[in-house]
Amino acid sequence: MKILFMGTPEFAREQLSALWENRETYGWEIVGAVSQPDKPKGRGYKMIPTPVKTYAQSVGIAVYQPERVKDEAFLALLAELDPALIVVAAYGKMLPEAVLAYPKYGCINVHGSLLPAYRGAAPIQRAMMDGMRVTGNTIQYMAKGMDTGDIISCDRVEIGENEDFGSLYDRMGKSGAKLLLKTIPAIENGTACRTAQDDACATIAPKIEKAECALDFSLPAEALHNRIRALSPAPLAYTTLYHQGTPMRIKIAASVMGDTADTDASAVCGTVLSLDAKKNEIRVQCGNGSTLCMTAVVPEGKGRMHAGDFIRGRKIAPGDWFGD
RNA sequence: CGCGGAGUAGAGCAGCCUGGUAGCUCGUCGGGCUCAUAACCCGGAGGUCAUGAGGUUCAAAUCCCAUCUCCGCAA
Repeated sequence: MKILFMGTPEFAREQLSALWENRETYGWEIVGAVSQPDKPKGRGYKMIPTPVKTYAQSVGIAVYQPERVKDEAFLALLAELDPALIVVAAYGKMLPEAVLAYPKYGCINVHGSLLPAYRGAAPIQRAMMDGMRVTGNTIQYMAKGMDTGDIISCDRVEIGENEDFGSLYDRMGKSGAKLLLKTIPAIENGTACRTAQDDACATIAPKIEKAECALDFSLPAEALHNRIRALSPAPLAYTTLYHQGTPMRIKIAASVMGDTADTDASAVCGTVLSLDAKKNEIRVQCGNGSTLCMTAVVPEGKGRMHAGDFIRGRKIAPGDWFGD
């Protein structure tokens, strides 16, 4: 069976490599990998290839990076490659109906949430930010709307209490790939299920905005903790640290819930209550009488470091405070 | 050439402006105290100060030049 893959980031690369490595077992022919065009990004506006492109090239899969998938040129490419199935994972563009209708077995999509929850661009981060304990991948037949297609299969992935997005993202990608390997044969031999989504239960997971990365210490520690780990290792939650009155922009890479018994009711939210370089903790007053221990930070111009190192090097002390 | 920060001991930092003994908080090693300890006391090892047989100087971590690497912002 001819399969065309479409995807862009690391999550998608995980799916593609699973397809590639098992192509002989299942008799698949990967006819191409479609990925977003390279764009000047990062420091100095260097062109950064997408993970899917890098992988595809390394194993010799043809790479296509159309600016638009809605024009004739892309349909012509489809006709040329003639895939029986299109597998999409975090491609980053909506596909027109003409494309969805082309393959014999349809277009399927690996989505990083248990649909109909968290439809959209950032399902994994949003689930973590909401403090969910369980999420999963869903494979759906793509439909016109955003992640509204009929469900074929899904898996279940538990979210650790102190796990961060990077770790969960990695596990989700691998789990999704396993699911994909089970699902495609079922589609091919006609035993796949097809269940419509209940739109009434749908929720949206929009992409992460910059403004959401700012920490508001009047929130309860749990909300802050969920936000910090959902944004780690990128783009990272940030705040301002006032050290001896001098402001310094700082990102928070990791945290754990603090001891609630030992809070200072009179302390303003954001105040550093105590530090322990050995335990690697900067304990901060948060809303509702809760406290949060920051365990890893990224000071401006520096890389990620343990809170203990930061305390030792910068001589952070109780009375310093976080806020804006 | 988008803007900016940074490279000093295993980690995190200071010193640089106003050149002249390599410093701080830890870690590590050895010893001591203690029922005991991540606590405390004493002692030690560990650094071509990113690179350049560069420039200036009697003398460069420090001033000047070039290169490399890392990072933040902006996209």
